[in-house]
Amino acid sequence: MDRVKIFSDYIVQKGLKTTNQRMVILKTFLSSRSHYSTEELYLKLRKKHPKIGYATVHRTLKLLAESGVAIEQHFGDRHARFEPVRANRHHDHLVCVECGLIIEFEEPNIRELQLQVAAEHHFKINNHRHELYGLCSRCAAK
Amino acid sequence: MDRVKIFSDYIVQKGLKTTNQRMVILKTFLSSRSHYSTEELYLKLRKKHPKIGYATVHRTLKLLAESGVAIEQHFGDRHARFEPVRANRHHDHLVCVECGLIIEFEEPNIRELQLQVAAEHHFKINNHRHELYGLCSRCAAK
DNA sequence: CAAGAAATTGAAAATGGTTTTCATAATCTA
DNA sequence: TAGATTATGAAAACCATTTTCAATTTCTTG
Ligand SMILES: [Mn+2]
Ligand SMILES: [Mn+2]
Ligand SMILES: [Zn+2]
Ligand SMILES: [Zn+2]
Repeated sequence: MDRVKIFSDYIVQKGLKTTNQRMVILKTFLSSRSHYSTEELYLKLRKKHPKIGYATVHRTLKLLAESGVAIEQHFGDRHARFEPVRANRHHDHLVCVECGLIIEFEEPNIRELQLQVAAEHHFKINNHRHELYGLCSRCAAK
Repeated sequence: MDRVKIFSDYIVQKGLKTTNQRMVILKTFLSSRSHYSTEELYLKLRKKHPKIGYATVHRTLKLLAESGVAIEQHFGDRHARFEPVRANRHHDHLVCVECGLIIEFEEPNIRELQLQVAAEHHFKINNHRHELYGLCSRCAAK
């Protein structure tokens, strides 16, 4: 289903209101590269929408995550990052500690093993975090 | 090698000083259950060493991580946690989002796949984070 | 369409874990 | 043992995030 619709439906179902800010933030968020921090998205939005507030951007990103349209990620540094949930299955990340490059990867066998581990401990997985930190090829070459 | 010695050597090699606080903190850290936040360790230490400062505990934990005696972990909530590095290979974590229980697990096949993914992207792994969040068996039963 | 109730916004302040500052104390070299 | 250097503890600073609050916008009702 269209992600704008998912969000709209969530808004309605929760008794919240559809505002211009929310729609602008959602569209900008969806139409750009992933892994935005609140500040990055705020700065980008401000170019076309100078009156939008930082708090609104942050609140909306949280709301996007709540509605299932976005996922909140935490890569080492201190700020949260958000990325659109995509139709294809979950993925994990390689994070370059030198230049900040983020590479996504998908490895079904890892998913398999995670489920196996969880089963062994009678543990019910809601979500997971799996990041490999190090140097991308470019930075390693330096 | 003894972890106290590893730390002492690191201290000397860096031109730092061996202090009572550092030794007390190190020993308390090593002799207790893992995954301490700064505050938890600070509160525990204060019982026997009321004059020790929060900043010193925090600085020492950072130093322990630097020296390779401890690893800094970040599980969802906002504070860093530290655990002693153990002789046996690295391990990952199941984190119960309900009661905070942390279960450790080790899965060589996952390690294998991580290396394979890194190789595919010509990526040099320094460290990684791998946590499965959800409900432990006790909490799931409720 | 207009009015009122309820939610939202933006700016500023508050929060809270972490980090820094700085005067005093402890360590260590010579 | 003195002098140089690092460490400590209390308090302040930091800074991403969250909350507050008066003004604004949305949306339901009549
Ligand atoms: Mn991603
Ligand atoms: Mn552990
Ligand atoms: Zn890089
Ligand atoms: Zn539990």
